[in-house]
Amino acid sequence: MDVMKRDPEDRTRTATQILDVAEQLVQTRGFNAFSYADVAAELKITKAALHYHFATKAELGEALIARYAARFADALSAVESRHATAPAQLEAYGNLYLTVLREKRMCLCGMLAAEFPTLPIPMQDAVVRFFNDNETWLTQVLTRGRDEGTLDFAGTPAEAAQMIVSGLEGAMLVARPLGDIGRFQAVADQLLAGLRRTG
Amino acid sequence: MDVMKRDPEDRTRTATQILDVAEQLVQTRGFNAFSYADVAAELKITKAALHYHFATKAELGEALIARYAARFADALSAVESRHATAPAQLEAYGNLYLTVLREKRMCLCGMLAAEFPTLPIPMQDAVVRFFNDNETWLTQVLTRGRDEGTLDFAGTPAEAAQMIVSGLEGAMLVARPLGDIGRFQAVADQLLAGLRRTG
DNA sequence: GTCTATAGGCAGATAGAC
DNA sequence: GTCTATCTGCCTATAGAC
Repeated sequence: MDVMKRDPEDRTRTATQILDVAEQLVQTRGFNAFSYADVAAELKITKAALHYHFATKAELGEALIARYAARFADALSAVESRHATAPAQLEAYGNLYLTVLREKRMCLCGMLAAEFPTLPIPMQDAVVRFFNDNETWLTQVLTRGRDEGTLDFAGTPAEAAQMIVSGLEGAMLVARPLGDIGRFQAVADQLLAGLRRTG
Repeated sequence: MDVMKRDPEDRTRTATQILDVAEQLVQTRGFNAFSYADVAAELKITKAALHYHFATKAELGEALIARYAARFADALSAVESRHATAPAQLEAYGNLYLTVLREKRMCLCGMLAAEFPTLPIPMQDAVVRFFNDNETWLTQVLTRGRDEGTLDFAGTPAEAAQMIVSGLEGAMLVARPLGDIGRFQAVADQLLAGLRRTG
């Protein structure tokens, strides 16, 4: 297999397509509400072929979170290199969520958070890690912004980070049923622009 | 059947028990992740008996939201009569969510919001109504608080109401996987106490 | 109002041919 | 790497006895 067609995890093209379709289904419908049959139909392969690439649904789920988290980490690195100031980095962070919502998707890990008690333990652990990593990154940005004088907020940077993650996840959760993206943006503005010094 | 054992919707005791169990299951696992078998086992009746009380799962789902929304409306009325000031009413509002989270449950409609595209249309409509009603109530409280001078916030009362609902729902969503109720309280404090004049 | 029995379908998963 | 065929089990739902 041509190495150029492999993804960073060294997957075949089919395996990558499976992840793409499954990811879309989980983000829109949830992990418990999609089936191997759904993915197979979309890709016009059989369920058996799916099981070759991902033996169990739990295994597929773990791969989904791992890829999502890796991409998110890459996106955060890109935010750091493209935006110098803490306020700009926070705005770019909010836009990561907005891009997902525009595709009428929920954050993968936000969706899995709702289904949490029904998930296999390895998936649960990965979801928790995702949120912790996000808040660690945000806490660093917030700390730097306060030290530099570009951000101003009450409480600790860690508390503000919890507020941002909760607010953005909740805004996505509610905006999708209401079919109102503007509503997400309004909340994101209050959350993030409100932290700007002389905002 | 003794009238004292009926609920406000004039349901039999069994029907009420079914709603109680189903509600707990939906709030912890989601609508798509519970079955008639789960409820029947818990109540030690058969699946067929369940279908007598609620012919279809969609019908059961509608009844669940209707009862939940009615109780929530009652709770909001109680908040208004027990607390005179807007800040106190907001705090009581946040405590409604906290009580749910303490039982390791997600807000019923927050959970259903995640599963939204998979729900029958009548359930979807009821979920949307729930969020709209909540924000209408909050908007009234916020408007009055600002007029009375007990609350102070940037933007419109409607925007602040969206922020509160999004923030509380998101805080529940994330706090449950992390097993950290204190985290919910920290976010709720920032959201609600932060609106207090001279806060 | 609750039961037994069962229908009909789809779920996740496996065996083995190609 | 993908297929056909199949298994087992659970799902929602129904028919009809009690």
